[in-house]
Amino acid sequence: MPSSSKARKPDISLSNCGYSKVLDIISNKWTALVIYAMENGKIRYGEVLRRVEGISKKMLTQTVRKLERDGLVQRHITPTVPPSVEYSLTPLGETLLQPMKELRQWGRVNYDQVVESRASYDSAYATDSRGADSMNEI
Amino acid sequence: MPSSSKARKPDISLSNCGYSKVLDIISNKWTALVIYAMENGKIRYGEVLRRVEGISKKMLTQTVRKLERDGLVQRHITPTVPPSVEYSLTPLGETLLQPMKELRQWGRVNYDQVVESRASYDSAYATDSRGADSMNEI
DNA sequence: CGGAATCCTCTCTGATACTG
DNA sequence: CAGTATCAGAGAGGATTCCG
Repeated sequence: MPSSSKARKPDISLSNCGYSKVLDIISNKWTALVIYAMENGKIRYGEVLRRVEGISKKMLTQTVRKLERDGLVQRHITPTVPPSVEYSLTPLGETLLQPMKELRQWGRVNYDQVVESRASYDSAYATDSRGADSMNEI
Repeated sequence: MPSSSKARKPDISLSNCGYSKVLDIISNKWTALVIYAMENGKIRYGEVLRRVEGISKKMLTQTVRKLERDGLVQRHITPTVPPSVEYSLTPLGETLLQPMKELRQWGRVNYDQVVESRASYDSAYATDSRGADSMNEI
């Protein structure tokens, strides 16, 4: 066996990392919010549009299509007039809900610390190129 | 409380969602991989560069700076010649490691199903010969 | 060794308007 | 109601070069 003290080859890569694969699925701006809108069962397109603040029809459609393609969401079409389309999580989609909730929980608990850290970092590395001591804004 | 049968106001928004906040931190392409490089303790800049396959110096610096600003990573400078810089997770960063691992685990277990789903979706909706999709694996 | 600065491309996202 | 189509802007990411 090589007992060389160095010689380490790359062992962390995008293609072998499960986390990166998940990011490929849920790192979009709206994906998580849309999934949350479905966590209590079937919900109509327009209802999601109303419940998820700020999302546009274009982005909702795009998000929901991708989730459907990935097998996380199902589409139920009722060909009435006007048409009614409902969405719900697939069993696979439900399994994703759990780890997502844990990450969400982390955010709820710790995000304030992150915000604080950013503030102190920014004041330490004072982007302020001239005011050497205090903040002489305006 | 209003017992009206409808009238639901948006209750899912980017600003109140802990998950979206976390995405703000770790949804970048390299962030997770860089964090994984540090999960066993202090590691030098160049060592991260070698271990994380495909990352450039620019992206590593950018990623690590953001993590430092967010309070998830610490920088240890040893002013030798040439300089030596080591990085490690902060206690806050370590707490993030856990939920990330669960998501990574989900990816390891379920990503194949997602890939399958994509394939069947694409063949079902086969828009002429437009397979100009994303090829991830090699 | 560990960056910073520059340039450039490509994807994501948003606004707007039209349709079955 | 549930989309589609089109255009435009912002920013993430990459390649290259230079520096203490």
